[in-house]
Amino acid sequence: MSWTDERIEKLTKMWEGGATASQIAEELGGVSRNAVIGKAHRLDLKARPSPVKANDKPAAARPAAPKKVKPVEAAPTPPRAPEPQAETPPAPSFQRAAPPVAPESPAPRAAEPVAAPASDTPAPVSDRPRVVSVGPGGFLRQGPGDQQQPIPPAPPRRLIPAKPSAEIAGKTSLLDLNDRVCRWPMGHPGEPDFHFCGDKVNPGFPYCVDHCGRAYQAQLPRGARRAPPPLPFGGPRVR
DNA sequence: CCCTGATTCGC
DNA sequence: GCGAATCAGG
Repeated sequence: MSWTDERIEKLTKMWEGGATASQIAEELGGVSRNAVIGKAHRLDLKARPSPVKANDKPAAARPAAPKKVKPVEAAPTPPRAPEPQAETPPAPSFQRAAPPVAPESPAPRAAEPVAAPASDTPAPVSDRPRVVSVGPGGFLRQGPGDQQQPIPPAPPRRLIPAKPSAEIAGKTSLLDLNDRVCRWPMGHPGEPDFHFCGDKVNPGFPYCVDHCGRAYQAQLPRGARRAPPPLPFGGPRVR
């Protein structure tokens, strides 16, 4: 594979968007991660947080330099002040696990404090940061002198139990299990009506008397044992 | 071990 | 210019 214009463009976009070299290589196809990194450097695309270079100790001896000695870099890095990186917008993410779906939640209207509950007294307009414009993703750009309001702590929320599905209403659910009720499963996990027997246990056993009869079998004397008949493939479901 | 980016160097 | 091999940190 060669570096066509399109491929270079894709590489550049993804690299600047924060995708890893592996992801870019996979996306482009036909190239290795190393090829992507090499190309990115040749394009002068670097300057991204490197796990290796992030920590540059000034005088840390580098004993392992069997290859060529690289020219001494710039003078000792001055203490890194919070560089104004405000101009870099939240670049599009190319992360794999980023499903861009937000199924049911209504899109928050811009220019309105999203997390402000109705009960809270809204901050006076004069106290709010002056909104200059709405940026991508709905975040609010502020004026140069404006400072981000401290985010008010989330109000305490009352947790209410999730409503059990109708199928298991009145049945013994996993959370209802204790050592006094029979934990014989009824149905199969994942089924909507999966639950547990829930009868009073046979004391000393995890199951009720009935299900103890299913769970335990008396050891028969040697002569009386019979080989169990072969089951059809898959066997019948035992309930 | 896995991952990451950086660097080197033969091609 | 290219990219495998290697290095080095997380």
